[in-house]
Amino acid sequence: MTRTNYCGQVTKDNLGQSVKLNGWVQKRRDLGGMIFIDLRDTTGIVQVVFNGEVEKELLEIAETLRAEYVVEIEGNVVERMEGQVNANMATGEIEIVATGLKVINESKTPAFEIKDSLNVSDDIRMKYRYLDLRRTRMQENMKIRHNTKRAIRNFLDNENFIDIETPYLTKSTPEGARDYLVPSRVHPGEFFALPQSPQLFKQLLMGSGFDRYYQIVRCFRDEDLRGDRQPEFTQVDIETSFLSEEEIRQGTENMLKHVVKEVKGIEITDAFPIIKYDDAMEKYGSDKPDIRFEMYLNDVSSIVTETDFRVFTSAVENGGVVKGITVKGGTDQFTRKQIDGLEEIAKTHGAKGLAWIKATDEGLTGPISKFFEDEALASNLLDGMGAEEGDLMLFVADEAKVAFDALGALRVHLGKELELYNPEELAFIWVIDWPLLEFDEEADRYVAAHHPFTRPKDEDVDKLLENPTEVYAQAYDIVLNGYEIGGGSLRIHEKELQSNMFKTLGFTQEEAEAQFGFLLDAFEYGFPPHGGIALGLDRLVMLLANEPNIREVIAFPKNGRAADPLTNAPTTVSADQLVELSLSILDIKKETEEK
RNA sequence: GGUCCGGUAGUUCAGUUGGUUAGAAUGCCAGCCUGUCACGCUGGAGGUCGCGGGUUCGAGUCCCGUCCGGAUCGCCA
Repeated sequence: MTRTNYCGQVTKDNLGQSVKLNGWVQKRRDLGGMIFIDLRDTTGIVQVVFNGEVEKELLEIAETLRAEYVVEIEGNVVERMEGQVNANMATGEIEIVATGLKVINESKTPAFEIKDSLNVSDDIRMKYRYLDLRRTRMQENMKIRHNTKRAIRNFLDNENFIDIETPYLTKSTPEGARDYLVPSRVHPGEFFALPQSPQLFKQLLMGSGFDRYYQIVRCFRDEDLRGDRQPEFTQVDIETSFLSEEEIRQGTENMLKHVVKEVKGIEITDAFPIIKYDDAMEKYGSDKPDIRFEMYLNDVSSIVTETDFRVFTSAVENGGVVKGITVKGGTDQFTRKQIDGLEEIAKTHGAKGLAWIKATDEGLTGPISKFFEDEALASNLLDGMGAEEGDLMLFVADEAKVAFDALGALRVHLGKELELYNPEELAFIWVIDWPLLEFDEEADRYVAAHHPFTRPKDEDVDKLLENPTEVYAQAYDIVLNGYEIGGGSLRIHEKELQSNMFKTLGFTQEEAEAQFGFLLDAFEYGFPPHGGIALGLDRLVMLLANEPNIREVIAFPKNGRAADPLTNAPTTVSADQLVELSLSILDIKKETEEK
């Protein structure tokens, strides 16, 4: 006889039946003459009873059970008597009275208990990831991930997209993130790069006439990690031909609504709000605004220039701005010491300091309130900040970018700390009209805000060579709860425009040819207008699962130092392997010391 | 790469001004227990205080170095 039922799916419908279950011992409660076992499999937990009066020999075997033993149990499904029902358990109204027990495999005591309310370091969890994944929460997360992928596939399938695989062994490009390199044995001294995204291949597929492509694909970036960044991550990669920016956004929006409905059972009927990049920066201090709460940034530059406060006036004189956020009711919530803590956050984002004023029943207070003694001025400030009695106002005076960054970061910090939003809410927003380029001071050249294949706004094409920073792009990001979960654009499909783009980015003609000649060539053979989007699957699933970190929705993630504590990868390789690849390892540290 | 925080029992942590035998909870082991579901009661085992060096009569505690973990900034077209 094989397994008849899954643990979590035994219900009152099975009353009186004889069942056979497989699973892991979650917990043994030994009462002497009788023993209770919580039996767990991927569907849930059911209670098994061993009664010494009925089955004495079974009880003796049950006494030897320990946590995480794998067992086979035969028994009868019975209704629990009144007072014995466990309302916290899905199967709490029934239990299995054991008539048979077989230990299939024993288990050492795990380093941590297999339970959801776990308090153990990520390091230990990852070393024993196979145990960690046994926990209900992790099982659920993997199922949410699966359901998300299925919903995406189903949706795109219905919209006539086709899934095409692109190479993992591909060409290294100097632009953008650092590549993971793979040495070629056949070509000594030469390297493949693992793709940061299938960007160029999916564009070429449009040139091949496939019209609608998608791929749920692994991508690789050799950069430092974050809670929402892993060196390998999964992207929902989409590309279409002949569609407008609006049509692509609408299709993506429909897909995300379908996913949210399938995975969370939530129907989003309203259109996702749309905000221009410049407005997002002005209003939220961020290009990925969390719109679940207000606390907008206010520009008070014109008001504060009326004061004698040098920090404010000189910032504006030097072409900067004075911006502020208002913390509703913050007067009582924040001590001076706590405000110092907020200032530290502002400083890590480049601000030189954080000025503050409290609006109290005795008027404005705080170290800089003396500059606002004039009643009309104080009133203007309150108006400009949308503040009233009881509110705390925080200001940063600096160049616009610094003020945005610092206050944007403070806003996010305060929103979380003060619980200004419902953590269950899913708030999507489109950020559109991105600048095409940014000037990188360090590299002393223009760099692409998205990537070098992004299409400029038609009306800005003429400015590409003369005034690059004034050019806007036909690009869009989709943001969810303050996380960038995807970005896309219309692409360039003409050789001349693409060449001008490379020129603006500082490529010589030769460099452009060497790196991207195949794309420029392809553009000369009847290339269609096209565009698409790439969504970060890990981040999307993280938010759908309401997890704080993408590691919680990846089965085998890397740790903060881009290593895997489970397998100990990466490791050194044998000298033979290196010889085969024509590689030698430089001991850079040693060489530096020798010099 | 920078800055900050941490590393003490299997796990999560406490450990005062440097001072006798390094504690708690939980887990683990043993005994008792027939309605538990955080079972209960009694007892027990369990420590290279990350590692190396230094100061000191004496270091878990102070100093230096180093390794590891975490947060954050840079970085992530």
